[in-house]
Amino acid sequence: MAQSDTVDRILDAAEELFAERGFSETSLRMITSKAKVNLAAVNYHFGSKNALIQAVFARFLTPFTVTLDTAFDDLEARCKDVPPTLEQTLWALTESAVRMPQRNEKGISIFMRLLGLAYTQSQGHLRKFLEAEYSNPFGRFMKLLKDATPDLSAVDRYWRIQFMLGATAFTMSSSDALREILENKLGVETSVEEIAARLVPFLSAGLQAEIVVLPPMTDETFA
Amino acid sequence: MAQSDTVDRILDAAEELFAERGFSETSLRMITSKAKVNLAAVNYHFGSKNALIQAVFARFLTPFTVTLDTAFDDLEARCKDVPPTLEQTLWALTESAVRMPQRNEKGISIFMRLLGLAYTQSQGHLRKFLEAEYSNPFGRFMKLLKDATPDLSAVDRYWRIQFMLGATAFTMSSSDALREILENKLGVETSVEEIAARLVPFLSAGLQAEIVVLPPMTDETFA
DNA sequence: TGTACATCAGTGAACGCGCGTTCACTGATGTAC
DNA sequence: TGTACATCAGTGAACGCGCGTTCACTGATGTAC
Repeated sequence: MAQSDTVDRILDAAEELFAERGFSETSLRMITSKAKVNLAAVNYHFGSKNALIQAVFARFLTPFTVTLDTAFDDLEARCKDVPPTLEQTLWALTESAVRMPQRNEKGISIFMRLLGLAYTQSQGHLRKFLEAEYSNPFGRFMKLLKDATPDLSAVDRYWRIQFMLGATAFTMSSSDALREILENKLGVETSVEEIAARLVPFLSAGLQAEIVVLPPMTDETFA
Repeated sequence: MAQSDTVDRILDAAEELFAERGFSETSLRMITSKAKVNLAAVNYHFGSKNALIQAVFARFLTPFTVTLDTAFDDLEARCKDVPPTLEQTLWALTESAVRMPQRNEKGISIFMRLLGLAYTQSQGHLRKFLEAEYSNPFGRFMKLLKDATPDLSAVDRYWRIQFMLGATAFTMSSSDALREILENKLGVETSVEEIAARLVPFLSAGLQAEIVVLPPMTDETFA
């Protein structure tokens, strides 16, 4: 066994099981037996289960944010002076996600599913870790979105960005199941790239939807 | 103590804790101590923790689907012959959610957060339960969406509905946190009704976005 | 070149703990005769 | 009206189990002299 290929085996198994079942629902015993590694090795190499969770995220988020940063550099270099459009920004993001070096063919959907779980499962330590480590590229993305939607008020933009994140994380986090349903129902196969390609126009249209004056919801809404 | 107000106390506590922390992360001991009730009472009244989870869902989903069914009846009665528009259908849905008789002021956000968790956390028993009990009103909603978007292909509609569900469930499931962030950052307070009012145009625009021919993602995408 | 020691990846077994569930039991209320 | 029994909500304590973590240990490799 080469030097600490154990570490990678643990990360591979943990990544897959976390994506499949969530964090609390995955025990160290499941991980170590899938990785064919001693139970104590997790605490030996990572220190704790929480630190393992963070390491799983770091392993794919760090290269992703590097790729993303370059993509944003390219984008801004090409669009001298004028801010990149919303579509261009979203494409740069999905491009980076899709093209990122993958460990296996399930790479992207695991990646997205983990992000969805991070957002959804109340793992306080994880939220703090992600904020501490990755607030920069996230902030840059937000800045680009802001410049691409100058007509939106800050509040409207805030909510619409949440809607976007929701649609993306949620869909991708159950993309395997959704693809399977679609194949059974309509006999159509779908790649993650195609989902992304369908998602971008949806998000873009939503983000740029006409602003409705609030509050629209009264007894007379349907009158 | 009136006859089996214990049952309601358990349901109240469970609902709140599940919404706050998720299912696996909430123990029966937390629930019973919050409800000021004996630990064994959960298994006495419900039989198991899983059955309690289902009972929590049934308590708000059953009245909701009744309200929703009526709302759809009204809508179809008002739109004789022509199918209701997408906006009308979405409004009927959010109306029903917002107007549903609430046990307390946190009613809707708990409701939405639980729905988000149900979708996200891999609770096989819960998915089966929801499919068995509530497939009818869900199917009716789908039918209305279909009639309101006749130009979409089945595949496009399928994915866009997933995006909608994602944006909704995801946002609502963390709506408390998101509202708090917004208040700290911009000093703006937001009600669940306002979130819904912002969500509808976003979803509606996304669902009706122009169809893009696939596959659009090549090396030349940015050229 | 040989010996003593240090370092480090990995191991096997056990630790204490909180979990969901079970079970024998209580005590109040209703019912039959 | 009184007694015997049934029903039922609720209880207290314990059950076995799987969990994350710890600890003393092994055995291979590198380093100093």
